[in-house]
Amino acid sequence: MPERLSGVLDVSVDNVIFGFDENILKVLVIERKPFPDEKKGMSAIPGDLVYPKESLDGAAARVLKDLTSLEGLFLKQFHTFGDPNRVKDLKDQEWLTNFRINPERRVITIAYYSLIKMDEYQLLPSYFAEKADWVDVLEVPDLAFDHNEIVSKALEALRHGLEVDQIGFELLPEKFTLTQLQNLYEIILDKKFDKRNFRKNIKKMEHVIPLNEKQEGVLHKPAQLFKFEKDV
Amino acid sequence: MPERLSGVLDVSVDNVIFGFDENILKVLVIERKPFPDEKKGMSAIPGDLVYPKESLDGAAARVLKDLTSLEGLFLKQFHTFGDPNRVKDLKDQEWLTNFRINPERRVITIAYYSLIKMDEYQLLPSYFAEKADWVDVLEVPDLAFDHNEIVSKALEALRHGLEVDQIGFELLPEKFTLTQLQNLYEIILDKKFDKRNFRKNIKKMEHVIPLNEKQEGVLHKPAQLFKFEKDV
DNA sequence: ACAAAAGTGTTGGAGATACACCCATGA
DNA sequence: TCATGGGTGTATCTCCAACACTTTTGT
Repeated sequence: MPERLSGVLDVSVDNVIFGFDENILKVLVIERKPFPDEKKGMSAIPGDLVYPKESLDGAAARVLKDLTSLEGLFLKQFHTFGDPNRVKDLKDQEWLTNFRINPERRVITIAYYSLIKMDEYQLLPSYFAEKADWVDVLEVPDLAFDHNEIVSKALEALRHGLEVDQIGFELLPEKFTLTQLQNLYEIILDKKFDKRNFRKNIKKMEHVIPLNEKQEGVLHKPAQLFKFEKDV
Repeated sequence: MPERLSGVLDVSVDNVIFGFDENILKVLVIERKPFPDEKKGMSAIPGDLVYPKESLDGAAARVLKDLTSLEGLFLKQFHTFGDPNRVKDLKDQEWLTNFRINPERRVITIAYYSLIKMDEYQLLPSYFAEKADWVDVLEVPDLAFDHNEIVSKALEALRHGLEVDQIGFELLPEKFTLTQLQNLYEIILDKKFDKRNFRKNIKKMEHVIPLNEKQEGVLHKPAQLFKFEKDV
């Protein structure tokens, strides 16, 4: 029988953070602090090792808060990645050598995705990220470890959540127009909707509430604003 | 900053194994080997620590094979459980003390569910299970750790898979009748279907293929048999 | 001939889809 | 007054739900 794994691996959480801005679905990518001989830190998804007394959801929320200073955001575990060869790239190995106590140790990571309203926060530098950038989800660069795979599975999970759990409002500002909402659906699901039919469906949703306010400063007929009310 | 978790936890997989028999959805529950002062081993879901070089899917498949000697079964990761207080029951702590090298160590577990055709296999005693039993999913006894929660989440995942991915055939014999199939859907989804409408829907599925065979030995009109063909 | 489950079509209603024009605003 | 996106209703079609009787076999 092969030796059992006992205390020879690390557990992390990684967090694919989605934002929606000007009709582009974006993902938050951090640039890791470079190790001494490295010119430029590699890009990655934010994540960290789990603390000894911390729940997994708690660790994911902490990573999110360190980076955005926001709490209470939508956060969902969607898959755990634990391939024994997750770290095959040489640069990743070097980085681990510089920043982890046990760099050779196998790491499994529990992946979450979260949704943030991009107008509501400022990115912060955090102790694990040199800087953070939003990138178009269709143009994600090469990322560390298996993070590209994680992003693509997160996107699938997001699509699913949008269709079945109507989580799209988490990505919009407090007050939004129906056109913004429709754009969000079209971009995430990569599908066109008929404007009139789309609006008919939205008007069936009881938790989408029209406000007595209109857009301002636009050079066309201003749109009615709506808000999303949880727990009707 | 709290100390980071590095090598102070274990990772396991747990596997909720579903079978379908005579119109009952069953779950495989093992009785753990009792520790020295214990009369009767506690019941649990099969699982094991992950080996150092083994993928997570591989570990789940291994647990399944040890118990059933079957390979290639349907197997799906559905959630990772990592509450720091997963092991709160005294008996669970004692059991760990007797069977784990580092019993006090926090364990996170990646949960899978799998589907087996109950007529195709024999349960085997395995090194981690004194014996294994099928229990009605509606009458699952108290299980070790957080295994009751794991079973109930597995059932949700199964329902979802049945509705969206048509995985139900994995639970039926190679040759089955439409009534068996309908029973399976009704029991898992806890919902009644109209016989004619149900059959209309099934006949739209290209991978459900009628055979030139009928039931035998039944004391009523024998039903047409069908098979399920993957990858049409 | 009887008991038991198998097998089979039609209709009405709800919900989805397709489609085109007028409106309010700022420049 | 023009350019820009906002906003609205109806006809058709497709899909789903409801519903009951005849058939085949073994005893």
